[in-house]
Amino acid sequence: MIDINLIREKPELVREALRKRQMDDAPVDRALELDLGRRDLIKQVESLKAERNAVSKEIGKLKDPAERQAKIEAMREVGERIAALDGQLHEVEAKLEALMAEIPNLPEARVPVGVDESHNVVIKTVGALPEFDFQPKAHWDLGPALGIINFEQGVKITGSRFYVLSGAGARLQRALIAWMLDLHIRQGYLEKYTPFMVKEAVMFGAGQLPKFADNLYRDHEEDLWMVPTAEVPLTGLLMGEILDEADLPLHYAAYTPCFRREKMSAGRDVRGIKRGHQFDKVEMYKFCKPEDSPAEFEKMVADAEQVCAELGLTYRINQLCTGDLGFTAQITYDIEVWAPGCGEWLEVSSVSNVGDFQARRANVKYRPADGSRPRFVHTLNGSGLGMPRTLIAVLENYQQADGSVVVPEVLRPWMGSIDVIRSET
RNA sequence: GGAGGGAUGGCCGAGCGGUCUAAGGCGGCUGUCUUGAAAACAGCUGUGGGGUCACACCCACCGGGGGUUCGAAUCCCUCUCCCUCCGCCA
Repeated sequence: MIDINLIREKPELVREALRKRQMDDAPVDRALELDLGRRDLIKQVESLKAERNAVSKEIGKLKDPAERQAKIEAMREVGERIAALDGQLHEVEAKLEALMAEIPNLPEARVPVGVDESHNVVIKTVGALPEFDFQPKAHWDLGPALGIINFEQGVKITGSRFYVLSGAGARLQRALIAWMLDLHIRQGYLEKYTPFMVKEAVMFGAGQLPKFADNLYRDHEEDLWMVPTAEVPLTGLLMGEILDEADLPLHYAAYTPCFRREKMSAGRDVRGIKRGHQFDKVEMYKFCKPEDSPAEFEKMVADAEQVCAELGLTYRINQLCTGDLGFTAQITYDIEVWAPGCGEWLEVSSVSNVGDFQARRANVKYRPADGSRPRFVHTLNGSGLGMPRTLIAVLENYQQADGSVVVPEVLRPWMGSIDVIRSET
């Protein structure tokens, strides 16, 4: 949620920001109009309430029955006017709130302006594209050949786009998750294990609702929504709280499965495990003071890079342009790793500074040490990393001519005696 | 799933239709005293909204929502959560 006061005071700035996102700026006019109506109604209804409060207090003290009765009747009338105006006010507020809830975050000034992903900017590439003296296979060939990815079983028990990991494949993914979490702990994050289902209010707070309801799975009978990313429950942890300045920053890391209903086009990303309705991810998340968020952002990007680097993967950082930014983000860097088998850069991480956008929705504040009034915190999130794609990259980069896969050094503590994944393992 | 009991400020806890402007205690802040500290004493100590150049002032909030009433922390309905007991369960 952006600040209604910002729209009121600097409407042009908001208009410009929305245009950069390829959006119509009509919501600005509508918000201004509703805000004006809202304040007008508040003035009316509150002055009536002040009158009623004062007179009701008098009534309590009045002895003369006639005088008392006259005032009661007068106030009954005032009460009716209050009820009518309150009704109008609620209506206007609901409209304004609904409108504000669908306005995306404003891009930072330094974000490159662009229409769509074709205008994203590669900031740096680390490592060289690996060379093979044989034709590297894609994971959808490697995995089944090694018996570690089974597409048929996933389809059998759940449906299209689901798969089963087996043996060393399942173990390799578990190793990645455990190793990543341990790395983030060393980087200063506190590990969290959260519910994988949350209430609607938490989905709203994290910015998933109401706009992206189509992409979420939910329980039909209860107010339970399956998380599309750990960012959601982590945002919710501090919902409605006022922290002390000394508590900040808070750095959290969490592993969760992620559930996304997104409708996927038939021709795109259909092969392999790159995109599914369920995937695992290790997430980094921060709550910090507003003035600290730019530095925290750079640090989080570096933390995600370290994961790629220690895995020995070639990666690049891609800055999203204004037209490609997510709903809640004011700046985002995607990290992509090279997958030599399928021959493409795979997005394994997306790191965003959300500013106070989620903090406003979830109402997370902190009280400055000088005792001044509470301010919204800033939040940041970043994958560290997304699982199936990291798994793809490991399999495709570490494959050998005979179809076996060498286990990266850092993962070996979790792989038992398996240093090389072969078809018989 | 069944039966009962609860939810009040940062914390504990009173209040059960008008003087609640929410008692009292604890904690915190400021001041007096002190070389300093402690103790004692005095004052202050929530959030959001409206309003104002800034004040003043006004409105709302006693778990959430709705209702009754001139007036609700207090009465009614409903939801959520917590506790106790029974049942079921990894």
